[in-house]
Amino acid sequence: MPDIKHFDPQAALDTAVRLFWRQGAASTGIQDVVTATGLNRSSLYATFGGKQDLYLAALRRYVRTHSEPAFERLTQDGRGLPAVADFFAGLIEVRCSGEYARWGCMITNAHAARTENDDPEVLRLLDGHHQHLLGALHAALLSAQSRGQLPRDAELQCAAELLALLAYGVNLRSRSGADPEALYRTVTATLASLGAIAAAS
Amino acid sequence: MPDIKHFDPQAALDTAVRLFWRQGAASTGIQDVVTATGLNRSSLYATFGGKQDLYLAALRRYVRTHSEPAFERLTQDGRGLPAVADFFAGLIEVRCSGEYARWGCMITNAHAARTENDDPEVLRLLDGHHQHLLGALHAALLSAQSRGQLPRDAELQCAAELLALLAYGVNLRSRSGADPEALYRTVTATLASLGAIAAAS
DNA sequence: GCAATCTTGGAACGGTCGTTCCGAGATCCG
DNA sequence: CGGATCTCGGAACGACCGTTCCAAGATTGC
Repeated sequence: MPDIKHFDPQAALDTAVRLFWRQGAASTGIQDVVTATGLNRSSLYATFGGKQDLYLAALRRYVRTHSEPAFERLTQDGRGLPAVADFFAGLIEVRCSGEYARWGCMITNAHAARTENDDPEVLRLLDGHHQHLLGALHAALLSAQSRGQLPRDAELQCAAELLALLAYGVNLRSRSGADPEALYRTVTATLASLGAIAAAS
Repeated sequence: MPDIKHFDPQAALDTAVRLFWRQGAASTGIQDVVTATGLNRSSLYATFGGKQDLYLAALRRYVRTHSEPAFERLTQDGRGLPAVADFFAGLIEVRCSGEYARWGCMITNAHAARTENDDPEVLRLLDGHHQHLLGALHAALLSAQSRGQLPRDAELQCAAELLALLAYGVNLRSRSGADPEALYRTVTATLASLGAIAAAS
C-alpha cells in the first residue's frame, strides 16, 4: 500500500557525515544537508528525525565506516609493532592527503565540540570509541610482547593510552595543517622506544 | 571632551574567553556575551568589532593569560625532566578540577573547530601557539640533557613533538571526562622513558 | 480503477542569528 | 555653564535557524 523511499538513506547519511565531519555540527545547517543530499526537508526529518538525531546517526556511521575497520585491522594484525606502525602511517596519510585531507577525525572534533548539556549519548559514543581504540592498540602490543618485541614484564596499558593520546594529537594537529613528515618522524621515534615506555610503567 | 568607557574592556574580554572556551565560537551567540558581561550590544561592537574580531581577541587573550605563563615557567625552569613533569601535572589538574574542569584547552578546541575558509589569522595563532609549546618543551629537554637526564646524542625535536601531541591528547580527552589519574600515569610513564625516545630518533 | 498509505515538494512557523542605527545620557574642555 | 564628543540603551533590520504542516504525487493491494 505505501509508497517507497525514492532515495538511499545510507548514501544521504554519508553525505551528512562529510558535512558534519568537515564543518562541525554547530556550523552545519539543515539547509546545508538538504542542498548537499539533494533531497527534501520532509524526507530528511521523516527518515532521521531532527538535527541532533541526524548528527548522532552520522557519528555512529563514521565510527562504523571509518574508525572501526582500522581498529579491526590493527586488532587482527598479529605482527606486533609493525602493525602499530602501519596503523599510524595510514592515519597520517588519510589525515594529510586525499579526499579527507585536513578534515581531522570526526570523533576527535566531536570531543572538542562537546558541551556539558548536550546529548549524553554523544559522550557515551566518544568513550566507546576511545575504548575500542585502546583495545585495538592493546591487542597489537600484546602481539608485540609475545613476539619478543617488548619486554615480558612490560605494562602495556600505559603504552596503549600513550599511543591513543598520540593519535588524537595527530588528528588534531593535522586539521590545522601539520607537516605529515614531522608527524611521521614523531610517531616512528615513539614506536622505536615503545619497549622502554612499556617497561617503565 | 568625549565620554569615557563605563566598563573594563579586559574584564569583558575575560568573560568572552570563558564563553568561547566552554561552548565554542559557533555555539556562542553575541546575546550570550551581552548577557554574561552585562554590557550593551553597542558597547561590545564599538569596543571589539564583530563576532569574529571578538573571538580572535579572546583567543589571543587566552594564549596570553593561560598558555604563555605556563610555557614561560617551563622554559625558565632549569631542572629538566622534573620541570616537564610539573608542567603536565599542572595541566592535568587544571583540565580536570577547579573552575575550568572539563573545558579542555581553548586552543585545542579551536583546532577542531577550525574551517578552511575562516580567518587565516586564527590558523596563524594556532601555529604560533604550537611553536611556543614546542619551544618551551625543547628548552626543558635541553636542560635535562645538560644535567645528564638524557643521553648526550638525544634528538630532542621528536621528543618535544611527542610531548606536545601528548598535551593535545590530554586536553582533548579531559574535556570528555577522562580519568585524571589514568592521564597522570600515562604521562609519568612516558617521561620515565623519555631518554629512550630521544635516543631512538 | 479505487482506496489506502506513505513520500515528497514547498510554504510557513516562531525564534535567534549577527549587525546597524539613532536618540538620549554622560563626560570633559574652555 | 555651553557645546562638542563619545558612550550607552534599546529598538529594529534582514537573514537564517530547526522544525512543522499540509496538499499533491506515487505506489501497492484489492
